[in-house]
Amino acid sequence: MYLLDHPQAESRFAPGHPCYECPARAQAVCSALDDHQVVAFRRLGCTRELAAGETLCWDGDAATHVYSMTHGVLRLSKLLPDGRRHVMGFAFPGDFVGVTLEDRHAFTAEAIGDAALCQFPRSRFEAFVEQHPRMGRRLYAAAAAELVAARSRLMLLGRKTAAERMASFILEMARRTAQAVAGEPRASLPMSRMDIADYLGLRVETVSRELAGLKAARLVRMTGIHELIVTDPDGLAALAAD
Amino acid sequence: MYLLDHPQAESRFAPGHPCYECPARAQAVCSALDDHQVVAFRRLGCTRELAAGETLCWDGDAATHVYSMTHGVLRLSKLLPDGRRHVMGFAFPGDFVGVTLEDRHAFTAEAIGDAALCQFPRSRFEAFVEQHPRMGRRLYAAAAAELVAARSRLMLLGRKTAAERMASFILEMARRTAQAVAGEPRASLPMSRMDIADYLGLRVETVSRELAGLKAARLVRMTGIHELIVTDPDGLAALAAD
DNA sequence: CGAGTACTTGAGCGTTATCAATGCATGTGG
DNA sequence: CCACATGCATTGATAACGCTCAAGTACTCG
Repeated sequence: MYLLDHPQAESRFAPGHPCYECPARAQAVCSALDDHQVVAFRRLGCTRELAAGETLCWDGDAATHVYSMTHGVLRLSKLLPDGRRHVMGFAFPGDFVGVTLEDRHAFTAEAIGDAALCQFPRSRFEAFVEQHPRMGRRLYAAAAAELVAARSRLMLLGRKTAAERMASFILEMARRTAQAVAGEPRASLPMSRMDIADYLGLRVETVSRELAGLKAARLVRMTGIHELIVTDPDGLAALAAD
Repeated sequence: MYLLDHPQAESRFAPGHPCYECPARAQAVCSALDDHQVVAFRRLGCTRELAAGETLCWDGDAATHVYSMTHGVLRLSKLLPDGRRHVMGFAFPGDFVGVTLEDRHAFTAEAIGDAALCQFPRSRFEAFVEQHPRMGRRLYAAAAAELVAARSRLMLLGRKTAAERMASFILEMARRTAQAVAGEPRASLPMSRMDIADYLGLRVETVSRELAGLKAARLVRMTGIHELIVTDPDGLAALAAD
């Protein structure tokens, strides 16, 4: 067809455009947009790179921007006044950060290792969503997905034992790692043991011990301190208890 | 003005209409609609009454309907395969039940005491939302609010002690009870001690003991087994630790 | 290669769970 | 109207799981 071969039609989303090779495109909120709309959307914001350990925003800061992860992993955490920490979650490539209607951030977001993301001013972002109902629905889907995740974590924190929490966590990470090595599911754990502990409502020492227990039970095999292979997926799932 | 005095304009939302005296109207999702739209909205669904203990829906059931609470309290809970229970939350008048995109319910919903609610087939409800963007935004707000609540509960379950959980819970219930007796905030606890325990990730005995502790510390005074007065709101807030 | 940080392992303890008994309402039948 | 059953709440005694404190090991990075 003539239109598809038209130079302008081709150039609407050309190689060289920052979104062209974006590995997160299919998972991110931009998946609700066609190539033409993505170009317009991208113009609303900018790319931002974070060095390992760098903070994107602080708990309680004015929520002036929203973000869409493209590379790396963020740790989303919150402190009690006396310093006890809880890690609310981790943001992976494709994850949207900023599902809220409040005008302050609900958590501190820090990069684990180097990371990159797209950053959009909230006002412009919200105006864009107003004009693009599919994006609105995609955002509602993101909120609903976060809610599902939060509920499963409520069950984990409220009722599961340390071993069960550890098993559930490894399965969750294996799912997100979403790669297989020699047929066996691999899980990458880019965060520190401390982060895992604060995510699971345990102490570092307990995380270490439970991980050792899983190794001893031959359910997993460590291939590095931040990477393991699930050698017995069924056994691990049975231990995870849901 | 002429139009406001017009008989038809008056009759659009008359006494006698089921929504006319609805005590939840201002808080519920219907608050996104004008009187005219509420009448149309109401026609999509029906009223449903639940006897004490009756189940509205089961965890895993096909999610064919969504609900809006008008009277009473629901307990939203989920079981692990081995029977351990977690109470995900309680639905009070004005609360919307059914923020999700999944086709199965995420929890079992049971009435604590008698309850009543409006019930809408999901397909019709979603079509209506499609036609009424304000309702869509109100629904997104409901999802965002649930997310805020879930996050605060993650911190509670992951990092707080039994005493802190109990204090936080009483403050939450006092907020929702939203009434004062002789200047002192009152909290009604319509649910059983077992429900409270499963909500806070504790055992019944611990709930009983911690409640006794709060009484002994003169932070609260019981006026009945399901009702108390917060005699020292600041002290209780300090104990709640956030 | 050395210093610092992160992780692991060990020993003992404390908070909360578990098990058991009792108290206290509410309802039912004799 | 009382005896009894039933269900929920409270209280007590003991145990266990995960925490705390402490030491030791293995990375990482200048």
